[in-house]
Amino acid sequence: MFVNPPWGVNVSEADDKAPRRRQARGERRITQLLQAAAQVFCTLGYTTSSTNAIAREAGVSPGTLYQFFPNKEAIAIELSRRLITDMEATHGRVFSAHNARLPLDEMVAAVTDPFIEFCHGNPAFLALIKGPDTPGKITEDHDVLHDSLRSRISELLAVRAPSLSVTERTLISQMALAMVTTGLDLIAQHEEDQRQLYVSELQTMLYRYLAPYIGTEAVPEDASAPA
Amino acid sequence: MFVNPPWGVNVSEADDKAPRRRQARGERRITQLLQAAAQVFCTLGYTTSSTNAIAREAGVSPGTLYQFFPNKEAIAIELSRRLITDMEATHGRVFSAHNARLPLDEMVAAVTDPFIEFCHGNPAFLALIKGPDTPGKITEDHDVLHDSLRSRISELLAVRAPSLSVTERTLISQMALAMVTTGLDLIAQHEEDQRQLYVSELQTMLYRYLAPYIGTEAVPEDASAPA
Amino acid sequence: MFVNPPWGVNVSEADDKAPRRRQARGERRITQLLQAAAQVFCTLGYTTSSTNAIAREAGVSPGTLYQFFPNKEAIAIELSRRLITDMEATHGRVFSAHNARLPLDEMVAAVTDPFIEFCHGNPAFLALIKGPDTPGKITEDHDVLHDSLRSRISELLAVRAPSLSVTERTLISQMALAMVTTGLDLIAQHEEDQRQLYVSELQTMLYRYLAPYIGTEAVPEDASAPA
Amino acid sequence: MFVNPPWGVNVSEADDKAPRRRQARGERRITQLLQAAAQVFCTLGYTTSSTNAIAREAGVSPGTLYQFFPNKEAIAIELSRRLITDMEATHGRVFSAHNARLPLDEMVAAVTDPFIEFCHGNPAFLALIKGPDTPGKITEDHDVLHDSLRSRISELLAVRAPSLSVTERTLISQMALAMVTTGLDLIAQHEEDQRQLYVSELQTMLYRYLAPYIGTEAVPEDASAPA
DNA sequence: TATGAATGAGTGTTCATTCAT
DNA sequence: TATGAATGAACACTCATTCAT
Repeated sequence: MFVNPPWGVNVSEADDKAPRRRQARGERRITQLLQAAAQVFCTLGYTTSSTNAIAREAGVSPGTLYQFFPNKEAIAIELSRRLITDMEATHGRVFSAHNARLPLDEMVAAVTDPFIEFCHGNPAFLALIKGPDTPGKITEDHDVLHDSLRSRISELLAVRAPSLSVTERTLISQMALAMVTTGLDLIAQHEEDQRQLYVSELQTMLYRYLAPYIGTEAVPEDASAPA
Repeated sequence: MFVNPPWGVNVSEADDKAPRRRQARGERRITQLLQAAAQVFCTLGYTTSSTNAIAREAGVSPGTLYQFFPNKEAIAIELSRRLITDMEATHGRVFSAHNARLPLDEMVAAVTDPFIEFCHGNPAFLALIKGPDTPGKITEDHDVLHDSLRSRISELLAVRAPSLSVTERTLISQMALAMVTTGLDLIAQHEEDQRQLYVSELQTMLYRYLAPYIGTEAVPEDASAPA
Repeated sequence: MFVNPPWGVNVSEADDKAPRRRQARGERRITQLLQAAAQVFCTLGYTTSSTNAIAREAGVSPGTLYQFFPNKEAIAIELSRRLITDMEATHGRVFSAHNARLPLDEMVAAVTDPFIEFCHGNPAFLALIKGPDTPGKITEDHDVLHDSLRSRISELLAVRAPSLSVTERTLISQMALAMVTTGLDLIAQHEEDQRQLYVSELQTMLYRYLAPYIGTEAVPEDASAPA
Repeated sequence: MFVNPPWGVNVSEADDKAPRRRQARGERRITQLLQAAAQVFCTLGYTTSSTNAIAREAGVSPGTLYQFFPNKEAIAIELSRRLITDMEATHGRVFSAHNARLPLDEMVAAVTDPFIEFCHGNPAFLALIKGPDTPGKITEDHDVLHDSLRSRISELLAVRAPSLSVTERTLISQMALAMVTTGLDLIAQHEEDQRQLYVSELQTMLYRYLAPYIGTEAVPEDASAPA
C-alpha cells in the first residue's frame, strides 16, 4: 500500500519477531499521524494546516513525522488513499455494477447516500477533495483522490451505457464528480436541519443531468444480449 | 469629494485642486494595488497570498499598502466589488429581465457566456469566488462576491418564474451558482482546445437542472396579464 | 513660552491682522495637538504612544503634527510645560512661601492635595512624570517636569529651613518628589474607595520623613530675626 | 524527568540519557535566553525590548526563542521568578524572622542592603519591578515580582508587629515597597560616588516611616510568651 | 526510532518621519 | 499651512524542514 516504505516491503514470515514488531509500531505511528492530520485538515483546511500542528495533534515530535512522510503533501496523499479504502470497506462496493443497473433515481441515491454519509463522518475527506486553494498547482494528493473517484464513476457509466465513448464518459464523470464535490461542500456548510434539502437537491441535479445520457430505467444484466 | 474633513472649513475652489490631485494619486495607488492583488491571488490562491507579496507586485512598500487597506481581507473585498462592477459594465446588465425571458437555452448562454469570458480575462475572479480553503471561516470578501451573484441569479428566477417561493429560489440559485463556480474551475483547468467542451457541458447541466423549475420557453413581457 | 516658534516671535502690534490670525490658528493647532497627546499618553503610556495616534486623535494629518513638533519628545516637553503652568494657575502658588511656613502637617496637605487633585484631572501628568520605562535614557521632557517640580520643593525647604545646605536640600527634595510620584501612581492604580487611604498614607510618609529635617511647627515670617 | 511523554512507554534506564542530555541543552538555552533578556530589558526597558532583540543578543534565531517561550511576557515572568530565587539564594533568607526582630535600623539595613546589592548586580531586576509604562495594563510578570516582594515584606511586619491587621500590613508593605523601588531607581541613576548618599537616605526614609508602626527596638523571640 | 532543538525566511502589521503637492 | 501618500526597517510570531543525539 505504501509507495516507498522505508522499512522494507518483502519481510518474509520466516523473519524474526523484532522487525515485525518494529513494522507494526511504524504502522501504528502512521495511522496515528494520519488521524491527527485528518483532524487538523478538516479543522484548518489543507493550506492552513502545518506539519507541526499535525505532529502536535498526534502527540509526536516533528522529527518523527518526517520519518514517515517526506512532506505535507505525502501525508495528504496517503490519507486520501486510506479514506478511499475506508469508504469502500464501510459501504461495500458503492460503485458496483449492481448499482449501475438500478433505476436512475435509485442509482444516484445508492451512490451518493453512502458517499455523503461517509463525508459526514470523515470531514477530512471533503478538505482533501477540495484540495488547496492554490490554482494551477493541482497537487498530487488531490489528484489521487480525484482520479480514483472519477474513474469509478466512469466505470459506472460504462456499465450502464456501454455505447458512450471514453471521451464522453470522461467528460460526464468529471462534471458529475464536480457537482458532487460542490454539493458536499454546500451540505457541510449548512446546519443539520437544512442539510437534507441540499442532499435532495444534489440528487435531483445529478438525476436531471445524467438522465439524457444514461436513461432512467433499470438496466437488465443481459442488456447487451437482445432478443 | 472629502467625506468629513474635520480640519479646514473654508476651502476655496482654488485650494480644492491640490487635495483632489492628491486623492487622485491615492485612487491610482488603490487601483494599482488591486491589480497587483488580482495577479497574486490568481497565481497563488487567496490563502497563500501575502500582503507583502501584493505590495511587492505593486512595486510599493508594505506600509503603503496598509495606508489604503487595513488587511488582506479588505483588499479581497474591494477587489470583489470592483470585479462585479467591471463585469456588469463590460457585458451590460447580464442578469437583466430581458435575458430572463429568453428561451432557456438562450438565457443560459446569455448569462454564462459573458461570465465565462469575464473570468477568462480576470482570473482573480475565480480565486475570489472559491475563497480560502479554510473551512467554516467563511470570510466576508467571499460572501460579498457570493451573495451578490446569488441574489442576482435569484432575481433572474423570480422574473422568469414568479410562482417560485423565496426559499425555492434561494436553494436553486445556490445550487446553480455552485455549479457555475465549479464549472468555471473545470474550464480554467483545461487547455484552450478542451475548454469549449466544458463550457457546453456546463450549459447543458444548467439547462437540464433548471428546465423543470422555470420552463424552456421564452416568457413574454405581459405573461402575468393574460386575456 | 515656545522654544522656537516657527512663525516668528516679535510680531509687533502694528503688524496687520493676517499674521496674527495665522499665529492664533497655530496656537489653536498646538493646543489641539497637546490635548490629543495628553489623551493618548495617559491611555497608552508614553513609550507606547505613537505620533500617528496623536495626530489621528487630534483629527489632523501626521504632516501637520510635524510642522509644530519635531518629534514625539518635543510634544511631551511642551505638554509638560503647559501642565505645570496649568497646575499653578489652577491652584494658586502651591509652592508658596506662605505654605512653607505652615505647621508641617498643614504644609504637606497644602502642597500635596492640589497636586493630587490636579493629577486626577490631568492623568497625562502622571504619565509624563514617570517618563518612558527606558532606563538611562532620561529624556528631556521628563527632566523638564521633574526639575521644575524638584526645584520648587527645594525652595520650599529653603524658606522653611534656611540652615539646610543646597546639597541637603537637593537630596531631600529629590527623595520627596520621588515619594510623591510613586504615591500618585499608587493612588491612581486604586479605585475611588481605596484612594483616600493611599493619599493619607502618602502624606504620613512625607510628614515623618521631613519632620526631623524641617520641624513640625509653624515658622513665623521673621523667623530669621531672633529675639 | 519528562512530565507526561505520550509517546514511548517502555523507556529503559539506558534510553534515558539521551533525552536528559537533550533536555539539558534546552535548559541551557533557556538560561542563555533569560540572560540575554535581562541584558536587553535593562538596556532598553521592558516596553522597548523586542523578542527579536533578545534572540539576537542570545545569538539565536527568533524561532528558537519561541520554542521555549510563547511571548515576551513569559520571558519576563520566568526571569522574575529566577531573579527572586537567585536573590534569596545569594543573600540567604533576607526576609527572615530573625531579621524581623532586629532593632529597626539594623532590620532596614539587613533587608535593603542585600536587596540593593543584588539590584546592582542584576539591573534587569529594576526594569522588571518597574514594569511597562503602559498604564492600566499591569502585566502578569510585573505582578509576579511585585506580589512576591510585597507579601514578603508583609510577613516581616507580621512577625515584628503581630498586632497590625492584614489591611494595615498590606497598605504599609505596599508603600514601603514603592519607596524601595523608587529609591533603587534613584540609586541606579546616580554615579557611584553619589550612590551611598541615596542608599542612606532611602534607609532613613524607611526607618522614619516604619518606626511609628513597628517600633525601633529589637523584638525578643519569646515576645508573645510573657513571664 | 524518536526526539526536540534549531533554523531563517516568512507572515501580517506598525511606526516615526519625510516630502511633493 | 496642511495634506496624506510614501517609506523601510522593525515588530511579534510561525513554518517546513533538518539534524545531533
